[in-house]
Amino acid sequence: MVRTRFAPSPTGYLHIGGVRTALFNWLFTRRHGGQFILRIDDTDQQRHVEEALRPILDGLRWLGVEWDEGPDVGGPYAPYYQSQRLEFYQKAVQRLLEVGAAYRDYARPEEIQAEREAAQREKRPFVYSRRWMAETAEDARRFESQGRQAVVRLKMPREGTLVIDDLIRGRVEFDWSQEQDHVIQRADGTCLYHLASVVDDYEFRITHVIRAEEHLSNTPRQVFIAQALGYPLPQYAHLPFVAEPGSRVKLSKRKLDKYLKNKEFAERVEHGRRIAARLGLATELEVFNPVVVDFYRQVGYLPEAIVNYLALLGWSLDDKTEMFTREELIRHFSLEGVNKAPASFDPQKLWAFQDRYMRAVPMEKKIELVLPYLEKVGWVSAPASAAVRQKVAQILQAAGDRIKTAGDILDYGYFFTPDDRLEYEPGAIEKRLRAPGVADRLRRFAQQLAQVEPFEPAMLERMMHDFVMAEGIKLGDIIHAVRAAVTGTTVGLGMFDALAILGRESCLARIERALQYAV
RNA sequence: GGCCCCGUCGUCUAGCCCGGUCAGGACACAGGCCUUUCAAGCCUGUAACACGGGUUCAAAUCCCGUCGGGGUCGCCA
Repeated sequence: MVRTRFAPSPTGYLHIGGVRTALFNWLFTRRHGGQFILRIDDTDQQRHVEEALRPILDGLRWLGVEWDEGPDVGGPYAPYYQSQRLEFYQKAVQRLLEVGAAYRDYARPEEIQAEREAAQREKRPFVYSRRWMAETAEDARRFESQGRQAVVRLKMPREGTLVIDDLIRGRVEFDWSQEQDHVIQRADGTCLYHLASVVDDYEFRITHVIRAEEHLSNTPRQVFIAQALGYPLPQYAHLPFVAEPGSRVKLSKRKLDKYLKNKEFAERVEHGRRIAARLGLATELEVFNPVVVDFYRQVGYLPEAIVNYLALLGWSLDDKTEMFTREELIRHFSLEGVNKAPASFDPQKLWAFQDRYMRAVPMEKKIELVLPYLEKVGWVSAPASAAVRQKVAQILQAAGDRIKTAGDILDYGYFFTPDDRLEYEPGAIEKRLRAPGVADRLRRFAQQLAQVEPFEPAMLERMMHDFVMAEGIKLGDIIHAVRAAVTGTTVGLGMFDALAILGRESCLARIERALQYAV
């Protein structure tokens, strides 16, 4: 039975690299019909864990990465919070002490630091002298009488090598002499990550530890702990990390301003912020950040698109298949298909997937996707009426693939604004209305518009063509002015669709109102 | 600095293990067509085996070295 885990710290947000790790664990597990466990690594935190955990759990669920055991769902090995598992760790520490794989150390932090610096000065690798290691009760008493407190350190081997067969990287060799006597328990009895992680992996019966590459160097000490405790070793698989756009450096939430120099990245951020600003959300990069999954949720990306993109970040099936349903991903995923080199996060490619997925969304679902956005900005009232839904459907239909994320519906505010409150973009006025002859032409056009029957796209188009012929002008000479007058913008969906959706009355009122800007 | 990992178009990648197709696909980019704007669509194009040595009739692929990038060396996780 395959059992894997994802072990986030409650940091308050779900990092894009973290989701990728979670996703690969999940895919691997589902592929093998196993169980995926969510464990919360909160040994360091005390308060606000719930609050800091929520965005992570919500984000995973939103993407459909469901866990079989863990917070909210429980499970046979509960609790799944490390902060609640201290007794397991302490028991393990006791055992390590008994078998001689760990020792009580009475060194003061500054004494260790001094040794470390001395080693550095002499350009030799740091190896702790074990001067304050208590081997007997006698030693312990002596150190304690000096007012010292004990931590527990691993008594690592100082010679020989360790070979790990990593499922992704293959055979990796480590020299024990490079390893330090890591602290596993503090003076106050609390335990540290490596110990906790190994104990839980055992207690939870984890068979495959699939995690990011930065843990590869940590593996020897974890293997040491596991072996000393007599645990069977899990299989290890170290994933390449997700790198910055156009670089090989690990993606980081804090370096966003640097990524913004990348044009494609900046475009996507700009798009997201436009929507967030309309929603009245905070748009500072600290909270609204494309390295964080919530960014995509708020902008209205589709979870399937993100999953598909993320799956291909470091994994591939073959030389051509790019579109995968969730089921296909599960069917085909394998660790052998995972690449070794880091993969740069490319928001533009994610965007391309979003585009493809959005096209495939049926109208009914698209309406559901978009309605919450319209409600949030107050353009439509909460339980949308049939008439509103009808109108939204018309807009979506006419907009077609122009609406790439659910939040893009907010570009079409002019369909919901009262005629006398329509806002005109300065550029629209400048470019399309303030041209000689526009006013008169618009007036004559309005007269025609008043009589079109039925007021539908095809008929409107015919009328427009007749108008152009009669005036002896080109289509472009009138249509841009009409667009500006009726929508207040210079871009948007097909003019005849827009007119039809707005209806005769609105169109006439808006043209009338726009005449004040025209010459 | 020690140790470990990695290195194919700008980006994601296929090919590498089992040497032999103009090194294939996708995103992005450029040009063109279409066009009422935008978006899309269609066509075309630019673009990579990090470098240097071997081995071989033949090397992205095997061997050695160099360089480059990254990770890790905590009483963080």
